[in-house]
Amino acid sequence: MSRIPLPSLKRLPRYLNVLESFQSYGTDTISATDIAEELDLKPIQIRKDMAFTGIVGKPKVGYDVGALIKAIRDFIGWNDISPAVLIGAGSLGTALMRYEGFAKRNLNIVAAFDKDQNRNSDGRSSTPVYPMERLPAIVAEHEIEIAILTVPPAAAQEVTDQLVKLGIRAIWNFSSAEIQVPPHVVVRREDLSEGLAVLCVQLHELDETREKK
Amino acid sequence: MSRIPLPSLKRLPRYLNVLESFQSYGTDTISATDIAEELDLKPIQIRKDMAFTGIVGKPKVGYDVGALIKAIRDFIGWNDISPAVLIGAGSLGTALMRYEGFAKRNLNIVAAFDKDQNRNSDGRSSTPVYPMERLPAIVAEHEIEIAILTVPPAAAQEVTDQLVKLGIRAIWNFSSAEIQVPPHVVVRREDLSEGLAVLCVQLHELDETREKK
DNA sequence: TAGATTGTTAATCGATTAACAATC
DNA sequence: TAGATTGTTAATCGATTAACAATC
Repeated sequence: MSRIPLPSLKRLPRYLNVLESFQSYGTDTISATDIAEELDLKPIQIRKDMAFTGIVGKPKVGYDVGALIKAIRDFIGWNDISPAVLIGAGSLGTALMRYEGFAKRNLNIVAAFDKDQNRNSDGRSSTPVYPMERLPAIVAEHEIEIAILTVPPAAAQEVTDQLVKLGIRAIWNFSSAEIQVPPHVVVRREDLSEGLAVLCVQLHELDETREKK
Repeated sequence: MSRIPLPSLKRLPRYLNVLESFQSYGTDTISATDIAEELDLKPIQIRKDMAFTGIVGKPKVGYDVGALIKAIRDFIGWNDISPAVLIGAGSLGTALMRYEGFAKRNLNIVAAFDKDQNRNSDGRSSTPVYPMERLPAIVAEHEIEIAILTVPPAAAQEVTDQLVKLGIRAIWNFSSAEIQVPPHVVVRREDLSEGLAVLCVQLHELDETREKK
């Protein structure tokens, strides 16, 4: 099968939300039209996206909700537990440690690390916070491939280099810094200012269309 | 001028990061090639994007760094202060209150609100946290148009309806819930599971290309 | 059976990239 | 002046949407 387009991939978690909600109400089958209505999308787009996950529906009936959930989770890799480390136990890092949504998607933050000793575990959080020195041992012990980066921008590249050396292969970069990695490592930027820019411009465009009336 | 494509708009904040970094080193002019190198993009794409902001460069010389920063910030609306409220003072909400990046982009979180009285201001944070009852007064007093939504998914729609009634015109939705708003209100979803899905699949694709060797 | 919904093939739309003339 | 870089116009690429046959 051909590789899924990035926009399609980004929609899959939204489908999952809708499906899980339908499932909790006891609905067994769902049509592309049903999902489209919930998400303000076109049914044809949902059908196209579903095809990438390998699921097949039944004409007239629709898709089996349980099977569809399984297919999407399998496709993304959310049926297997992924252990991860988090670097930078500031306020954003701490918020992510406590985020319940990760457990639902089988992302398990095994431990967090911080240069600042004051941020080390006080037992209030369920995720332990260790000094940076313990990072290599934990990564090796749990065979961790994923790192969440919530350090200040100035420290991002240095920490990235460490992570790469330890064999980390996927970095979720929440810092605004642009980090460089070798080709066998993937990076996903999660930049808040991107979303803010879109919101600001859309708000502005709203004013303009109103003024034109 | 025609409306900017969404992908171009999302790149503007990244350009800003690069430009501010160059400016701090005292660089006066910058070429599209310079920016492209920093961000792993093609120069032609930067030139196209810049055109949308209205800036003009000088052949052979490049763009004036200061003028370009101003043009981008003007275009996004980041030269004017935008007052905002934040609803839901949980760990994510608190992290956003403390996020320094917002001040740089002139987003000013005037106050946060929470149903839970225990989360009300203890003076440790610079952003006050009030009970929901005070929301209408604060929104009116500061003529607030932007709301940041960090409540649990189950409460998202109810809070959204309140916000819309109070005249809020832009909602930055950090909850995983799909919220419905009238056409004169813009919503920007900021869904972490989207980024996680992309990261997981990219990591998986990495394995596959390696195995093919 | 008749009608609704899927999945496929083709058409459209929009963003990226290429080519190149203009110019400092 | 010569060379580098911009901005514009055209070509390519990829995603969305439309049309429709297949089918439960």
